[in-house]
Amino acid sequence: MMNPSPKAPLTMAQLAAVAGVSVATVSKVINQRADVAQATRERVERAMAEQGYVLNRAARSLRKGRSGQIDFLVGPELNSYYAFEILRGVEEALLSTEVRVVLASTHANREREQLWRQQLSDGATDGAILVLADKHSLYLQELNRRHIPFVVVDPFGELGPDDLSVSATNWAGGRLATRYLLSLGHRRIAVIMGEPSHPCTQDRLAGYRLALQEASVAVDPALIRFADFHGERAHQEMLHLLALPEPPTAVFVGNDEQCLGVYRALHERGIAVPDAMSVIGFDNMPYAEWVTPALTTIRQPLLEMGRVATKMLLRLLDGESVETLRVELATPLIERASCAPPQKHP
Amino acid sequence: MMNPSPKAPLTMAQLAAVAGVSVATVSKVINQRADVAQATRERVERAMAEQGYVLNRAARSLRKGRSGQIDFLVGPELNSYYAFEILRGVEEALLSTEVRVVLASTHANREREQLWRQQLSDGATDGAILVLADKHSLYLQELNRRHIPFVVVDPFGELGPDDLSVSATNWAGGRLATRYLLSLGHRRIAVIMGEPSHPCTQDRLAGYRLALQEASVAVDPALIRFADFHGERAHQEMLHLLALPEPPTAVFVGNDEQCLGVYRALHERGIAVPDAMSVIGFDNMPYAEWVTPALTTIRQPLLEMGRVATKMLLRLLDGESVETLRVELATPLIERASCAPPQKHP
DNA sequence: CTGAAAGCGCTTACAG
DNA sequence: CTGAAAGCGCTTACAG
Repeated sequence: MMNPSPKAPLTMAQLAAVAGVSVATVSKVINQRADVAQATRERVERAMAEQGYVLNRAARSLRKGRSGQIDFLVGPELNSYYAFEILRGVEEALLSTEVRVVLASTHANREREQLWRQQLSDGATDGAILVLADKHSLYLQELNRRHIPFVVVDPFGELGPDDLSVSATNWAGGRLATRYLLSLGHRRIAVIMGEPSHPCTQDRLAGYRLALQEASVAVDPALIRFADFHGERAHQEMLHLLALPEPPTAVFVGNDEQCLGVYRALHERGIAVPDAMSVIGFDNMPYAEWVTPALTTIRQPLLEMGRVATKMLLRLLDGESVETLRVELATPLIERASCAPPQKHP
Repeated sequence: MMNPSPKAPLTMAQLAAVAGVSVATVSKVINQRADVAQATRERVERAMAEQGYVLNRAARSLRKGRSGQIDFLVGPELNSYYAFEILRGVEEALLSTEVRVVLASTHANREREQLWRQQLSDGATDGAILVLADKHSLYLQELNRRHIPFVVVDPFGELGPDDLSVSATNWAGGRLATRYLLSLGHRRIAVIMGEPSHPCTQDRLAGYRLALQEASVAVDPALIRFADFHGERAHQEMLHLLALPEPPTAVFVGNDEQCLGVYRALHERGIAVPDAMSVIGFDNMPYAEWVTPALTTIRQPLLEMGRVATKMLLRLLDGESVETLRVELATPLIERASCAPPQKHP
């Protein structure tokens, strides 16, 4: 009688009985069909609210052939901060829907990936967000085979001609960083990039080259170094750059984590940042603001990338079309304290 | 004929036809029931492998009244690195099962939390991992009402007497950090803790007090400072400590992020780490190794916390009992370069 | 506008 | 040991 939220959820049949209608009618109300009298609709809605009725997902899913769930799959090498920021964005886009995200990271595990590919036919996945995948990724191929829509965030390599993706404007970011250093008066600007195979590396480097070219500064191959996305290798590469006959006065670095390795190398050699060396990173990790000196960097809009990718996916799931296959989100410059004009030679 | 993985997944009825048995028999094989002849079992298994048969989740879920899914719910204020490390642990524990994790973070959003509580009766959630919850959390109460099992990771406050939780040994970690500083010869050891309301703060502080007491060092209330878990406030508090008539020679800090604020304050005052001030953090974030000087810290086993919590949850879901209600995982000392014996006074 | 009926793909007593 | 049948909670033609 006064049991607004009973322990055992009501079934639709029970709810129908309470409202004095048939299950078909309840279903129509819930599915917003037009062929229900206004008065009936209201009665059903009142009953639903009073009883705290919630639709059983499994039943709907079985009947509709849709699970109302999407998978979130990250390449295993991805750092946790990255992954969760993107995931927050996914969740944000899902806030106004009834779609849920299932985490299905592959854990660098072949077997697991195999399992996941199989599971794809269990009907629990309507679509997927893939982080760091390319057209050679097995699960991406499987999604294609099964005609399950997906969007790739920050593709790790080439995609198929019809595959959707969302990434940062790596090219523009590279150009922006380099222009900024040029604007401060630097002419010998080095880069220490991340994994050479990752497209973001190629793109940022292209932006760097273009900026130099636009400023009529010759590109010196000796100033272009590749590493991975971690501190160690960046540290080595910075030491290498400092040992050059004519060392740079500024470095554009592949990501913020690498900047910590660069800072260390400079500290070891007694070179002050930003007075004797300007450093600019990429990402804008939470600690970038708090390292000393505070790191000037290019912001990578991770949360937004997740959000936009998910909105695209939702459109696909609704059978709508998506205008832009490849979306790139802006990468603004975050000016802090690690860049300054080059020192005048004494 | 030679179609080992058709686009449209087979139904069990189709598979049964291929194998020349009834659906009931196929189901029995899949559910590992004993009452199937060995030869029949093998025939069915062969057919499943050949056809790449995968069970439909919705159908099983509807029939069994279990979804095979758990929810992962994080307090909105949680930093992304934390959250995903725990989530990786969850996933690791799920690797050998068919259970999937659904992300259901509440996003600091009242409405969303309300929605989530409702959804709890849609049958899609068999259990939950809650990060940073306490007995006042609405969803925790809802889980209890519905008798849906859950485990809390890093509880934010008190829990009910029967609620399960997994956390780090904050108390032992606090003692370990303090003992380490004592062993280096420090006697004026300050603490800059995180949120005073968080249990981990209380526990670490208790460990600190005990260590001092064990070493017969008087606790000086002026050396105990509270902040939040970020750089800014820690920076302020460090400046405050430095302005004391008799400043500390070492600080034990609430987490690594705060340490960056502390480093900054010390840098601003020209105080060298570790020569003139020892700093020890908590967490062991990825950057701890690469800040300069490399940060000595107490490791918080986030991934393991997620893994252990999930294993406990899986036991509950299997109807087994769990011996230990409150699990605490070890917090080892990671020695790096930010601590040293105190300077001799000139 | 309303509702009886079939059926989504499974599992589980139950009869044989 | 095997399988026919009922039913989990919904949605959707379809008849009225």
